Amino acid sequence: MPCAQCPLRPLPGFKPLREGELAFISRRKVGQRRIEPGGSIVAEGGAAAHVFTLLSGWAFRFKTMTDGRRQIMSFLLPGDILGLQAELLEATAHGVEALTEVSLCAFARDTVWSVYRVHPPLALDLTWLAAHGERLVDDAMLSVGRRTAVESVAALLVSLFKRAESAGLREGDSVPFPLTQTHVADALGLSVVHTNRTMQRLRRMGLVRIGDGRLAVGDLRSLRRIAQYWEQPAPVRPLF
Amino acid sequence: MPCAQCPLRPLPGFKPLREGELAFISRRKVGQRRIEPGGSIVAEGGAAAHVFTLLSGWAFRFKTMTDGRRQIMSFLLPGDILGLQAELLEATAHGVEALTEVSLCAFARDTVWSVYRVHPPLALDLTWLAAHGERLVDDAMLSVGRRTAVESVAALLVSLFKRAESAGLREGDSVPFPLTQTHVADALGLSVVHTNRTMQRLRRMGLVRIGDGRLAVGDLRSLRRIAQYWEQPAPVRPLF
DNA sequence: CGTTGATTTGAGTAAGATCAAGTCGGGTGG
DNA sequence: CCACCCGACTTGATCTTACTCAAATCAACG
Repeated sequence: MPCAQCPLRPLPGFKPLREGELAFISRRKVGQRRIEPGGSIVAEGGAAAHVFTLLSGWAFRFKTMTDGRRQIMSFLLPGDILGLQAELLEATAHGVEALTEVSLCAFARDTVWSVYRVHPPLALDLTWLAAHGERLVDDAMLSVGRRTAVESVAALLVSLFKRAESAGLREGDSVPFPLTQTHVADALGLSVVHTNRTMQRLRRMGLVRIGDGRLAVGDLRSLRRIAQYWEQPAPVRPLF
Repeated sequence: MPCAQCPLRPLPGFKPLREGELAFISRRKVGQRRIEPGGSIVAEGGAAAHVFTLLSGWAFRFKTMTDGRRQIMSFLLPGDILGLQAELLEATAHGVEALTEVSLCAFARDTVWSVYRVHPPLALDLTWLAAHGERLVDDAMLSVGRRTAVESVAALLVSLFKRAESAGLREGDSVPFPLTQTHVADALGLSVVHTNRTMQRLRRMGLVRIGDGRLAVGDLRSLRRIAQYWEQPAPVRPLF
């Protein structure tokens, strides 16, 4: 898939590139990788790998403890970048796993450095993406630390709905929802059982519908109120 | 305090600057701010302010919910940078508050952008700092989500001890510890009461000593084992 | 001294964990 | 076609961690 025909870039949520940047990016792209659902994209604790852009599909960043407890730090949707942290800090502190079938654009090893040298505005965009990623984690942390179970499930669903929407994944009143309840539990620091009961509660209240791998939000306003969620995503974001 | 005489830069944990960078940084520094303990450095939800480097003292990043629940996302120590997120995303999603008396180096409004244009390697360093900050939050998230109370208190104490040490704050076997138990609770998503009992437990086990605003670690190895903490901080880090 | 904020202790409670069976649905092999 | 398997989802019962409420102690400070 040549960058010039990137299906993401024309979406309203993404910022257009500047002069010469498209050519630059195209030149640095060394290939595309396809990974099956459940496959590992970056091994936990591995050495620096490539930098990737998620072209299609969903993934998540996580850490595991020796006894198997797992915490999901964030979910990755099309347009998100991955491997920046590993590249800069020379090692990964977390793993990345595919949630659905995933396509990745892989960039040459020294891409990050050459962006900084050759295309400063694009480098700033890269940092923007890093900052945006941290903001998502910050919000997730509020969920895990201070929200009750209903509140955090609500917050997660709103956040994923919004993000999926701006990645162009909304169809009708629903977006794809490839997470199992185990993923939700691991993202929110809850047990699967409690996650299940909590999601049922939201369903019975008529606030969300989940089924067939899709999520529909019945009453966004109420859901937001329950979550005390008011982060609004940036109107446009850079896409590397 | 002129940058040429910065007390942090000579510390073994910090990376030396390259040709011309010191002059550049000096030129962009527009002043220094002093803030008393408990003072607000960045208001929650405020517009983009300056970018600051923490010259001395401790601070923390946090979010509050309407009903007063608070989550501390991370603690800031000398050498840490703050305001990057706000500058890039044009608004803060969190507040920053001083824990002790704090001195900040303030930089001119468009500093970030000019770094990218004029000193690419320094820009890369800036991104390094952002990535490093996110890594800390990732680890905190593991605590809040998946560690038990003892485990997360242990992890927090080890992490702060190490960071304080590499900021040159260790004296004998102890480092400053300006947090109240309320701060610890808000960082770990626990109640103050439970935090208190948990810290007593660690004290009675002889693993830590806390008093007079200082923290001494009696048995780092055991503390680490309890925390299942094995992140090692980078050997050297950039300082803006 | 009196006030204020931090820490500590005790008692009762609740949110959420754990354990143990189910059910349901889609895929596989006989 | 059907038996069976496996993973995801559900349900019920019980238990525990950590929360809440309330009050006491303690230290710093004006």
